[in-house]
Amino acid sequence: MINGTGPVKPETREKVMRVVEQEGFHPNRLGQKLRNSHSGMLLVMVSSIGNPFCALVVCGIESEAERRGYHIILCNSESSPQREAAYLKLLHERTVDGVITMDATTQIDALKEHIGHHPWVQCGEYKQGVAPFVSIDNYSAARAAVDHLIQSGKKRIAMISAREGYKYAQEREQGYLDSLAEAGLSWHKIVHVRNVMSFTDGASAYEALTSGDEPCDAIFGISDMLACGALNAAVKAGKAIPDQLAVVGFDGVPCSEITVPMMTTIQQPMLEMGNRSAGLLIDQIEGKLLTSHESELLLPWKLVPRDST
Amino acid sequence: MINGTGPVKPETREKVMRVVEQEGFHPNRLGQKLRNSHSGMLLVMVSSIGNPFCALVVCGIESEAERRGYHIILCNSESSPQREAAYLKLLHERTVDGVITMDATTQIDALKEHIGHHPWVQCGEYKQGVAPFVSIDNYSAARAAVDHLIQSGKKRIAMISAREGYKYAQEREQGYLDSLAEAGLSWHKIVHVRNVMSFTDGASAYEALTSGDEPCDAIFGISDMLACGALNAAVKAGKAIPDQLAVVGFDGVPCSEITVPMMTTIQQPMLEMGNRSAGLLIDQIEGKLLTSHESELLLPWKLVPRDST
DNA sequence: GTGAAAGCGCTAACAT
DNA sequence: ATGTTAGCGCTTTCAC
Repeated sequence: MINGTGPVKPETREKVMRVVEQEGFHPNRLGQKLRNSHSGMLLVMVSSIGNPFCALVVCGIESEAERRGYHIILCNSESSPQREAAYLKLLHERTVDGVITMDATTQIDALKEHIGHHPWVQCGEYKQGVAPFVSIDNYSAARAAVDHLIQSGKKRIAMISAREGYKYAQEREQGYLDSLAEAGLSWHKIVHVRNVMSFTDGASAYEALTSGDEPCDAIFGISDMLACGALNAAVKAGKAIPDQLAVVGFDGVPCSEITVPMMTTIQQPMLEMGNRSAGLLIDQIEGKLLTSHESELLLPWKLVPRDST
Repeated sequence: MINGTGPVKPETREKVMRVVEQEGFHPNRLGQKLRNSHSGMLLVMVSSIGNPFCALVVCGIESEAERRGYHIILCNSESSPQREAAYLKLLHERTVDGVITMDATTQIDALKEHIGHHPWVQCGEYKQGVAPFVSIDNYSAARAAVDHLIQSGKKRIAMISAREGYKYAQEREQGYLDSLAEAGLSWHKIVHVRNVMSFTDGASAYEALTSGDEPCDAIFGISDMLACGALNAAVKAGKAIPDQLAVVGFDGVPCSEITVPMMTTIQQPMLEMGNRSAGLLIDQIEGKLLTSHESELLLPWKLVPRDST
């Protein structure tokens, strides 16, 4: 036995010695994987790892994956359906055991088509009933952000959102509208921009929002980048922050901390979202049965009040 | 033949039909890989993908890898030698065909130990003669940054650098010192901080640099993050930028664009560094013989003058 | 020009 | 408690 009882010891020792002495033995994982039909790989699909939000979720994924003995293959889909399809083939070709999608730009149904019944976790953007997911309650987070602005006395609160109809964007817009309505504020305005990750789109949105005859006195950005862009444009224009214009962002990525003044934002638990996504996926792969209660996770977010409000 | 000549056609057609009809055939890559002893995987080792510089280089790596039919496995080493060693085992276990290291925090020699003769490209931080590398000429880039400051009339130019003795940091420090010396400026001061990716370390460095009786009138930061932190601290303190204090960063990551005023920086060609690293690695894997001229690349950088100088 | 067979390195099941 | 064998799915070689 391996724990050294019986007369086997000398031989066991000899083997161990050989291995240690030669210092040259490494099992070929390819053979192992083929035999066990288990690749030990997770596909992580993001639109671009250059997006800090994605990068931090990926950090979380990687650490949990490593803890449980898996490695991750990274796919920058660039939101291209072709690239996505190409990478998803890895599931059928048994190169990966499962996939975590974070790519908000795609149709979930199209993904489902390619993924079939392979293990899958949706992270961030999701559709209920299609596959397990890990996200936050975007609606209530948006409400908290807007309520925070309302409580500070703002009356004309605008929003910068995404042109594409992502579910998360719709939920945040709905939260925005409902909070205004509940507070009896009839003034509302949503500017839709092309690129959620662009500072300049945020700056342009600011221009659009303040050029009219009824400029807003607060902006809720659907992402920190957008909000940063708007905030900086306002600072450049000489606006007093937060008196003349208050700004709230969304995500809690590092750039929210480097504006002057520092930006209030909704902090998403990015690392934990990554951890939990990986955990859920590996559970699926390893055949653990999960209730929908265990596999449909909305993690807590946090309003981080700073100097822009 | 596959191009449809001869009497084979009907059978070929039948086969193709079957495959297409069933729509269910996907070759098992595990078998393929085992047979060909070629994993088609590249290991990409970064200290953390949360670092935007790394993330953008990884984008470049991924796109070139994909173009040439490879996939990438991501390792966040967190600069831990244990984690690095664990991931490098993938080389011996034939899970990956080669590795690109971007982790400046480690001893290159320790890496060499684990990597042995496996295909390897050093990206960013490198040691000549150990393995092919892709980087920039840090010395001349630093000189350009400091010369730019000198030309704008600054006399007391300080530098924020890394506490750890990375090669790239030493080269940039040397460039800084030589430019000052050549301009006949005897005043010099280098503050060494712990974390090159930290805004707050940049801010603290600013405090240290301006609290004395001889405050500096310009700062050269070894990274954009550090320079951002210093710039923002200066703005908060009410300094006139660039008249009272000019700032130059290094890297050209997005955060350099969102300061107010926008920050002058040295732009590294991150995407291309990634592309070339992947290309070099795949060439090695595929047995292409390269001269040192082809495999030791110092790519062009660019000084991007903006409003902080 | 097509089909059968061997073997990549591993592990599970079997026989000793 | 050890040794042997078969087969994971593929490709390359060899015989037809």
